[in-house]
Amino acid sequence: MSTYSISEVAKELNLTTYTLRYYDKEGLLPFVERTPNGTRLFKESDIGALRIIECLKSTGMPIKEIKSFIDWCQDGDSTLQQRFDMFLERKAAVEAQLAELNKTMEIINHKCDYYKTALDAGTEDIHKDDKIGSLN
Amino acid sequence: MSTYSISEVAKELNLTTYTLRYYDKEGLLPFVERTPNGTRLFKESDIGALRIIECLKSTGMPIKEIKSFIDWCQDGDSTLQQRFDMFLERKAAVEAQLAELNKTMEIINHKCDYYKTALDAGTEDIHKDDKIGSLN
DNA sequence: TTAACCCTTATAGTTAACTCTAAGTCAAGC
DNA sequence: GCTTGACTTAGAGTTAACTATAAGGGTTAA
Repeated sequence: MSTYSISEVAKELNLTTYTLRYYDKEGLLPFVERTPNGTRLFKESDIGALRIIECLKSTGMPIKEIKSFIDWCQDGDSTLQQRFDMFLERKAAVEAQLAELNKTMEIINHKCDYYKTALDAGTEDIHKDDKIGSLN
Repeated sequence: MSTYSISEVAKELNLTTYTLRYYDKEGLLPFVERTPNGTRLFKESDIGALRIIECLKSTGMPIKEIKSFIDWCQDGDSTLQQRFDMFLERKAAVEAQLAELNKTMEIINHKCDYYKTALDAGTEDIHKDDKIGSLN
């Protein structure tokens, strides 16, 4: 079974070795094994775990909460309910983020139209009547 | 024309007065007028401007870049091109964020299914063969 | 065998965006 | 006229998530 060094993993996941050691220090990587002299040996499955960690991070979950999840994983079946609830919560969080981002996109699209028209006209004055704020 | 106090605006936009003064200090609110004794008087249009600022922030734009945009707005038609380009950039940024968030959502949905099945079975062992990593 | 380069640990510094405190001003109500 | 409460400023403190430094050990290539 092949293993990876910390810098190989960093490259693969677009992280730095600093970040990976930081995650380890924060208790996010208890499953990573070491050589007799202390060097971390990442397994394929550890990279998979890191992808899940990155996924949770991208939902806005702070590292301390991700650590709770890691701990639950180590505790086995007795924490299945907590983990399920956690993912339901994350799902709701992502849905909310998607909704907000879509609203944001609408405003941005309006602004793109606004500026395209203004640029064609050479002046913003053309929009005198539909200004949204002091800003455009 | 009606005006609003800093705390009214804070309430309306779900911000704190601290945050609004911080934005002002950072140069985001040069258009907000003051009473003779220095109290800020927010106009309806200033609230509109703040909504745009919040929109830009939600695209991940840092405050210093938002300030550039504010400055361009004060400079008039000569900066139309910069402002148009900025919004095109923001549009691309939001599209990228939406794409990533949708990928995230897929993984989260898989996890929800995984845990629903495991909970029904009473054990995670049921998924022995399709584990994604050290983590589940 | 020694330089290059990876790795280790512990710890300090950075950054963004707030968040709060201290000291003081000002207008309204009792 | 004095307290209450919102406002002002400058500046210090907080937080999360890195990011870097220092001091040193182990393995590989000329």
